[in-house]
Amino acid sequence: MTVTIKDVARACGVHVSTVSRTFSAPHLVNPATRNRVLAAADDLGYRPNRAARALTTGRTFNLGLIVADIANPFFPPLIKAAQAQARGRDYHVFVADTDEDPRVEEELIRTFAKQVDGVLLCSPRLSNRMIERLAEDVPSVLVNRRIKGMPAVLMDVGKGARLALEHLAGLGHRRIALLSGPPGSWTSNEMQAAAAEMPGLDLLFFGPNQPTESGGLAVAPDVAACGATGVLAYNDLVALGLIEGLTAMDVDVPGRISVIGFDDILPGRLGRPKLTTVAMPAAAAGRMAVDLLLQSEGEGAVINLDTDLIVRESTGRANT
Amino acid sequence: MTVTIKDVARACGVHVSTVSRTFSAPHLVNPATRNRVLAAADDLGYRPNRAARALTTGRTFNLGLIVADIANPFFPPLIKAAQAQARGRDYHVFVADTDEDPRVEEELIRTFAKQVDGVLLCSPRLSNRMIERLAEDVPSVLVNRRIKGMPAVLMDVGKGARLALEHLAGLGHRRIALLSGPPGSWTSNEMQAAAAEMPGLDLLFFGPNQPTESGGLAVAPDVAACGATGVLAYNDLVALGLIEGLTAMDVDVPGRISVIGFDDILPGRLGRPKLTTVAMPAAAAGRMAVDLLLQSEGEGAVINLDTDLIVRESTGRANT
DNA sequence: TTGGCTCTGGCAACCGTTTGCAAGGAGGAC
DNA sequence: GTCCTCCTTGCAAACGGTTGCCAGAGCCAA
Repeated sequence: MTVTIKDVARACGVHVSTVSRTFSAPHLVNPATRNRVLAAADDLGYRPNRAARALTTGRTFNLGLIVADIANPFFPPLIKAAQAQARGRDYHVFVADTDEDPRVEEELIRTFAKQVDGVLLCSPRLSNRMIERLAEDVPSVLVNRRIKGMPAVLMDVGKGARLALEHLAGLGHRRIALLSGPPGSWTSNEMQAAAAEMPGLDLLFFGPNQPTESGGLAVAPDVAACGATGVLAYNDLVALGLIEGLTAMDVDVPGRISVIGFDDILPGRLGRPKLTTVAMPAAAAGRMAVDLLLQSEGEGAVINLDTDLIVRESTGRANT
Repeated sequence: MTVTIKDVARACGVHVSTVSRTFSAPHLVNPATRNRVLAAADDLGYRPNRAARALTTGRTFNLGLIVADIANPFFPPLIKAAQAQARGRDYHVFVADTDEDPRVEEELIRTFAKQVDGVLLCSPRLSNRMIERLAEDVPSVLVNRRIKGMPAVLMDVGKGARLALEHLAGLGHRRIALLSGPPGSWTSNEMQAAAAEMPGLDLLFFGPNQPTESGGLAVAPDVAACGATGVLAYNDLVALGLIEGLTAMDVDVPGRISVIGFDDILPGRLGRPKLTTVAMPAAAAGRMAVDLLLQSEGEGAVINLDTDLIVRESTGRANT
């Protein structure tokens, strides 16, 4: 039924090993023979069987990509870029979703461990210790997480937070609410750390919050009540949920409260008010993470991507 | 390094075939032995090698999922649901993105053909003939595409369009613009077909359009100029882009023009004006498509999912 | 002519599992 | 006690490639 290396070999009167070499070590076969083989293979529609190849070589040419939540608009561009990059290198990528559950995350990594050549851990929620342990079983690259000794692609969340807070300060806001994300989030910690170092601000911390609109919706009453006039949210979804909640309570954004998000996802760019947010280079991160994983040299390489504040309509002058 | 079936066999003094059977045909092995094997396997951390298994059985326990654009918020919930469902049946899923390019789509299907047990073709753009031909090489299930003889999960776009147009008509709109999607889109055809049968409406067709915000942005001038007071857009992204463009031209939505989208994606639910739209059960579709693919009986089964109009803020009374 | 070198391609073992076949043992019916 | 079954397990041949090793051919220099 399916055409194998044997059929190709028979078709042009050579041994299977010659066919094999034509594909995996072309320089070892005579150009004339090689062309005959190539022609026959093309003719028969031969495609090497990846499972068989994986069995002997130990390389599957598959990658695993694990994210907390595919439905969070932050991830799709990252996934898309990673997948495209991998495809260009003849790799396929398994995408999996942990539903923000560290246990699922752990199980997923274990499942992937021996079946892929490497995994991309995007915003993992597991502990450092656990990740280090799991990474012993499979080459891993972190995205938005920093663990000593492990390769990672980071986005400069600290800078983003500083820019955001400076922007708020510049508009006259002093009392500012900081909505953190889920437990275990590196991004959330970075934001908090950066914020804590900003002088002259009166910071209020709320969290942990679900990194979704419902998370934002849920804290809206607290935020409205705390007297803050500016808010820095864990991500755009939280920011949008918050605005939703505030608006429902007749608290105008940005009239009474200014809100800044993180990620620059599509929903924030549409509708009204358009979100002021910190742009995160998700696609670039996906691309570079794949590269990092595949080149494997530069073991502990860490790439730091730039972030930028995009001012839109959800922030305005403080009117105290 | 990695622990194989052999190690487990040695560890409890049985033959490899017994270990194999413990996992793939438990009823064929004595409960006592089975337990010893299970214990040893667990102890050593044994995980069957999928590549090896695939080689002998011909089943990879992998699925392919091909979508036009991962970054279109319509797809992630579908992908997420499909992936979760597959995982529950011990399948992994390769996600791939065609970037709306039929050639990439074809190549992707060919590449997957022999490496997966089946593919999900979500809103494919290829011709019927081509899809039928490719489907000979690999079990396929269509999502949002109807081809005779092939299993499919459809969403009732016709009903959605009718509801939407009736809603507009009920608000007094008579002259209505219909923004179609990309060429090759079944959904787009269904919409048009349903619309064409609605009596008493003055329909204007615009298209094909890119199924993105830019697509909507781009037709905004034409829509504003054509005198329509109601619009049915190919999807929410187009609708949101259109609103964006109209607003920029000082055409109020829904004040002067009412807009209805399709999909009920997140961005439409946030911001202002919130989109009136036809809700599409994307997650259910992903789940059912996987089931359809895996049960494989009921060869040409077609599942028809219901759609519903969700009235929000982008539609209002016609004021002529 | 001979020895040695380089190219090329065949041979066969191996990767980790599955599975048809057969053998051995236990147990039941007679 | 014998025969027949059923249950359990071992044996070995696949599955489709890859790769180390070896041999023959062709070439060159001495």
